[in-house]
Amino acid sequence: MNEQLQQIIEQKIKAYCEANAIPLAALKWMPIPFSGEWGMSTSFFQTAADEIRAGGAKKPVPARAQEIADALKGQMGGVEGVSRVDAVKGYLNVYFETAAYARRVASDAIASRADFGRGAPKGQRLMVEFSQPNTHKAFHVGHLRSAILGDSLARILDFAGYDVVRANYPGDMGLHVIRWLWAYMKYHNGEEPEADITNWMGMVYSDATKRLEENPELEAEVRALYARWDRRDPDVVALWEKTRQWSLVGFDQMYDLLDIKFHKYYFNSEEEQPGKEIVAELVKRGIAIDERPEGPVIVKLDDLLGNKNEKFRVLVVLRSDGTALYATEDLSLVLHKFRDYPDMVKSIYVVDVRQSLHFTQVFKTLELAGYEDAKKCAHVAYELVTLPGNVVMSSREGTVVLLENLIREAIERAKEEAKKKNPNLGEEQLNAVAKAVGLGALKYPLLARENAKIVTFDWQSALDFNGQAAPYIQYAHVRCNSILRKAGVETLNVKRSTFDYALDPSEIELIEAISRFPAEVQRAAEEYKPLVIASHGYEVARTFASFYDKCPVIQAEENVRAARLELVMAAKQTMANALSLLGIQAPEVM
RNA sequence: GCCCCUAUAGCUUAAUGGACAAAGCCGCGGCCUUCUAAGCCGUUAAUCCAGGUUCGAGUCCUGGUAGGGGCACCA
Repeated sequence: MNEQLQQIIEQKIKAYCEANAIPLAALKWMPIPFSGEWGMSTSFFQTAADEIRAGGAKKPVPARAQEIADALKGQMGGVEGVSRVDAVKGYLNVYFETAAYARRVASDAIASRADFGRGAPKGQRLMVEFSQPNTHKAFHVGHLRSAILGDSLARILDFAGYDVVRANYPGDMGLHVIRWLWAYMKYHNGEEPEADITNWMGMVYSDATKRLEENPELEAEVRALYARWDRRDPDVVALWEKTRQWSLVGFDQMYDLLDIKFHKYYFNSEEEQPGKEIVAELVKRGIAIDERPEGPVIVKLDDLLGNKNEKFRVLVVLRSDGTALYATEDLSLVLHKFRDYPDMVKSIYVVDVRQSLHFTQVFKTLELAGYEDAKKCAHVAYELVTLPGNVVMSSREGTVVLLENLIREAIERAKEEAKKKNPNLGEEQLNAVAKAVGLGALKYPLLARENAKIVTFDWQSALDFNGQAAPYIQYAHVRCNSILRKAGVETLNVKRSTFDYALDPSEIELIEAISRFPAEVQRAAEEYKPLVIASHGYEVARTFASFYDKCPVIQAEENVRAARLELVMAAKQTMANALSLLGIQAPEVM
């Protein structure tokens, strides 16, 4: 945003240092800690340290840094857009002209609208695979994090300038599916899903596990059914196809509600055969060892890499009976993705942290086999959502909060709240607000957290609409809208203001927060961290709330009013864009 | 045994190696005849321990302590 200014200043610094034989270290610019003015700052500690180490002046580093800063301050006269320059504690602080800076930030945000903060197209494609639900099972809160995190990540990467392919990889075959089919045929034959499809699918699955626990001898029937599947018995295949579809429809309903979209579906059932072929290839090339029939087909990664410590360990790529494992299918999936999109620069897997070793092994195995694309694969690991007391949600243990119930509850609670807060809302508006607020409150805590940290789910905080939460940002957005509506300028066409008055500190902080948004988008994309956006969106809302309290807009005198209207528009746009990157709606009223 | 992750205020969480560690919740005290009080303002309180690297460490390295996770035919 201040690149031009930065270059001019850097030129001056370099020229001076060259002329005086000072070994200037790389310049890095940072914001000045808030002082009621905007500016940028750089320090000379590194330069001073280098100089002293090289046998220059014998004095403490901070003192020498301050000397350099002082000298440079004298060189900075007359730069357009710079109001003053300070040398303090070894830092050179360059302050911007207030009015000019405010004008630029506000008009930027307003002119760019929904594209404010969008990065220039990078011309690079990448894939984000996320969600990976199992068919024939319930969808619970534990599954929500991958869906929410992956969706937000995809939105952020897209906004940052990448071409993003959103991929899903449902687990549609495996022992759990066979168990489900067995229970369905035996105890639920002919039944159809109820309204909450995934809940019902989960119910049949728990029935299966319960019956098998009570009567372990029934496992023989399950194995027999698995054999029929392996033979592709038409009746079994037909039932699988039909019931699998139920799950997929159920997932679609959930994704619809959550506003999550996919471009591409991969299914593990489709990777089974190609996976086996890859394993055969690995055996032929001496990377995998076939111990069948006594043992499985394995890849001894540490041996192949010559590691002393067990780090990569052994990857089992095929069962001793020749059937496929997830590893078998994951090997194939890597290649499948790059066949579909050969130009991808990165293939990202948003999967929980417990599978870190698994993905390390899969990618490393392919790398050893010479598949260069494997190096472009990255596992973005996230921690689990647990229940209070560090209880892991498990369908089998019955320790789950079913997603459909949670969503219903959140929206219901939001509706109650909205009715209380704003009795003037019509029925249609009320429902829309309830959905936006309820879902936002649900998503935000999953995003406003370091990926690698556990989220403890409890109803109380999930349904708490106060404080650092999505509704706070949404509310700030609504207040912006309200001001603009009353001022009659929803159109975003307002006379450009000069910002030629003494800005309130809250205005300065708000402009500062708005101006940082584009850089935060890039950082979030680089680090794969929606948290960055969640925090910054909140920061914008917080500074706006303070501004709202201190600075009357509509009643201000004309010049100030025009400026503040621009600020409100810019703030509204920034919050709307931030929320959108989190997959959260920005309502116009609440 | 080996590998990975985590440790900041009473609680939940922030902080590109840079200036005084920042919020929310809870508690206490203020603020609605003024653009929606789902709000604002004030207030107490923290970097697990010991070394090291660095001009400078919550951040990087080593070793501990505590918690969690993963390690051959589960996903």
